[in-house]
Order: sequence, then structure tokens, then C-alpha cells
Amino acid sequence: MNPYEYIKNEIVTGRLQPGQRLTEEGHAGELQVSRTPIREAFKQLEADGLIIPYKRRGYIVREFSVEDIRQIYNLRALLESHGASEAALYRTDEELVRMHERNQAYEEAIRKLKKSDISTIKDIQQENLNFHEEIFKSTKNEHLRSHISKVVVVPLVFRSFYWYNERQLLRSLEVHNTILKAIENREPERAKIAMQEHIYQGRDDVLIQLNNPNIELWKGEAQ
Amino acid sequence: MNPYEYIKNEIVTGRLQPGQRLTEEGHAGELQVSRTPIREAFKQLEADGLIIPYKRRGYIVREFSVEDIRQIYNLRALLESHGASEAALYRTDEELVRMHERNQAYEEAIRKLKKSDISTIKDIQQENLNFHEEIFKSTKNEHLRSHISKVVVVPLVFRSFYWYNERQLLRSLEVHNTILKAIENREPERAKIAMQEHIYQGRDDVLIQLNNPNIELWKGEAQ
DNA sequence: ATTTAACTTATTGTATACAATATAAAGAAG
DNA sequence: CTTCTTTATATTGTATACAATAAGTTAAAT
Repeated sequence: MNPYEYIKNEIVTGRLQPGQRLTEEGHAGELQVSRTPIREAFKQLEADGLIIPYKRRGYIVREFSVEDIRQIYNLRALLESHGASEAALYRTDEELVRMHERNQAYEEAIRKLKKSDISTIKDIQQENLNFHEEIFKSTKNEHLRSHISKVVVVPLVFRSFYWYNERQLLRSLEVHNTILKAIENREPERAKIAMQEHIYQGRDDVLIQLNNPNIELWKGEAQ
Repeated sequence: MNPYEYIKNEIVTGRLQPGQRLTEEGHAGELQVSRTPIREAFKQLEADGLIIPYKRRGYIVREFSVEDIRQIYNLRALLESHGASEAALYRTDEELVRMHERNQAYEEAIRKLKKSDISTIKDIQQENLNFHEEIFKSTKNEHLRSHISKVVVVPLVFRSFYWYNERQLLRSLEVHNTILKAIENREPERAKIAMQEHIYQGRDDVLIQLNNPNIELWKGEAQ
């Protein structure tokens, strides 16, 4: 794992909390490499919007306000729904098969939820990402993909108990099927709207929990 | 001018042509700095999508296919139209005044076109960018802005004779006014559609010229 | 006690040397 | 003349040393 992935993982898993400072030498020591590769990683993470410069002394892990989350999810809805509609137009039959496979893997991951541990949740998240990825591949639109990949990272920091709620997961599975059907039938408008609704639902689940101080979010390995 | 801006300028003005190779030492020598800052600039330009790695030996300036241009303009239409609709919702009166000022500056730049030289064209382009920028500021959506800034760079490489055609310029000025009116009247849907049409018009002007081998594009200072 | 000044330190920015390695060139073999 | 093997070279990747400087700290002055 290169320094960029390593630090990104630290942030996404919550081992590095928002507001925490990052120095080149600190991470160089931790990863047993020189400052040069760490510098490079920091620059990339800054471009991702995950860390921000902190008064000319390195960086701090970015904090996301409720408004940030709202804006990022809205952008995601805009971009991914556009992607879904293009997928409906340009998908091949082989790609459609792969989408079905991905969604099936997602369903299986959900079925295993009963024996619930953190690694199962990670599996579910990963399979969900895989399904979405498969859709954007079929658009043959590399530019769209690069923009989507940027808005997908941030929500990962906020992993709510959404992923623990089987009813919500099964509902999202159903929407996946609606999207798939629309792509299969080459109905771009329907695919677009279904995807939009899908993302908005995820957004609202996260926002409700952020606004409810009684329910804790799952930020990080511990707790 | 730092290395990043310097090289970016070389690309956008066409002094560095698509396909041309870039090496760290080459530019370090040219700019009289060490490889370190050049490396950093290259990484940023790669993130911008303006250069791409070339078999582990530095980079080459990216070539954009007609399909690339189409996809990027479509993304721009998607993002900027969304921006325009948010501007209609969230703009303040002060911001509206500034938008009018920017558009007036754009109009004045167009009026000066008769004494046409390259620097006048650059002025027009800049004032046009300023107008669009002013709209996105009023959305208070920093995430949207960062995505838009990425799709705006690439089309600059393809500066067609669009900017020489006074009739087309005056038409774009009229669309600006339509967008402005919608933002003024807080009509998000109308602002969105007008902006969408505006970008599509720009896209088609560029695509027509790319498909017409008789008309040369203006790529670079010379010619 | 509060402000200003001087000093110290942490930390990045840049240059440079050397290591690693993919590519290109040259040479050898069939 | 083509293909494989070896060698050389260009070029990046990484480490490290030093320079620049902002931030923090102490001391002095009002």
C-alpha cells in the first residue's frame, strides 16, 4: 500500500479524525519512507478535498459540515443520475450481464448481514460500489467517471448505521433492480430518476443521523 | 508565475502541442529550477487531465478526441446549468449587481472587437469566464465550483474562430441576458435551461469546426 | 499587564545526489 | 534479415541536506 492509499485509508476508517494535523515528517517516520513520497500523497489528498492546508504547517484532516454533505450528495445525485441515463443508452449486453452479477453479489453480502461484524459491512459497501462502478463503465465516459469518483470518496467518511439496517439495505437493493431494469430496457429517463432517488435516499439517511445527536455515527474502527 | 501556471499556459496557448513530450529535467532547465517543483506541477497537470504519463518516461500533452470534447462539454452543461439554477435560488442582490457588471464588461469587450487582435480575443474570453464565475460564486457551493473549474480548462485548448465571429458573440451575449433575467426573477428552471442551451451552443460551434477540415482552429500564439 | 521586539524552533520548500528501472540501442545468434 | 540477448542510457523515484520562513516563545519595554 503506497503512502497515498495508506493515509486515505486512515482518514476513511476514521483513525485520523477531522481537524487532526498531518506533518510530512510525522508520516515519513510512521511509514519509514522519506518526506518526498509523503509530500506527493498530501498533494493528492488535498486535490481529493480530504485534507486542507493548515497555516503553512502541513495539513489538517478536513471537517465536513452538514451543508458540505448535502452539497456533495446533491452533486453525486446529479452526476450519477446522468451516468445511469447514459448507461441506458450505451450499455452492451455483456455489460448488462456484469451489472446483474454485481447486484447479485451485493444481495448475497446483505444476506450475510445476520452474522454481523464490521468486515461484513465493509463487504456490503464494497459490493455496492462495484455495482455503481459497473454502470459507469458502460457509459464509456471517462470524464464523467473521474468526476464521480471524487464525490464518492467523501461520503465514505460518514458511514452511518444505514449499513446496519437490513430493511434499508433491502430497500436499496430494490432500487438497484429498478435502475437495472431501466438500463436493460434502454429507458434513460427512468434510469436517471431512479438513480437520483437512490442517492437522495442515502443522503437523507445520513443527514437525519447527523442532525440527531442521540444516534452516534460509526466513525472509525473503534467503538 | 509558478511552474504549474507556466506549463499550463504553454499548453492552453498551444506552444506545447498535444502529443509533445514533457520531461522533468527539460522543464527544470527551461525554468531554471530543480526537478522538485516541476514534478509537483506535472502531478497537478495530470490531475487536471491536461497531460498523461507516457510509458514511465515523463508525460505527453494530452490529445482530445472529438468524443472527449463532446463528453466534456456535456458535463459542463450538466454542472453549469445546475449552478445557474442554484444561483437563481441563493443569489443575493449584491451578487446580482456584480453579475450585471461582469456582463457589461463582456459586452464592452465584444464592442472593441473591430480593432481585432489576439489580445482582444483573450479579453473577451476572460470577461466571459468572469461572468460565469460570478454566477457560481452566488451558489455558495464550493464543491460544485471545484468540479466546474475542471471542465472549463479543457475547452480553452480548443479556441475556435467562434471568438472572431461577432454575430455569434452577440448571440451569446443575449443568452447571458436571458440567464441573468432568470436569476434575477428567481426562476431556477429557466436559468438552468438557458445555461444548458448556452453551453450546448458553444459545444456545437467547436464540434462543427473540428469536423470541418477546411477551417483551421486557432491553436497557439502563432498563425 | 499589555504590547512590541528579539529569538528559537518546527516545518515546509528546494536542490541535489544516488538508486532503480524501463526503454532504446547495439550486438549476437539463428 | 529477423529474433533474441546483452549493454547502455535516459529518466524517474527516493533520500537527504540545507535554505527559507512562519509560528511559537521568551524577554524587554512601556
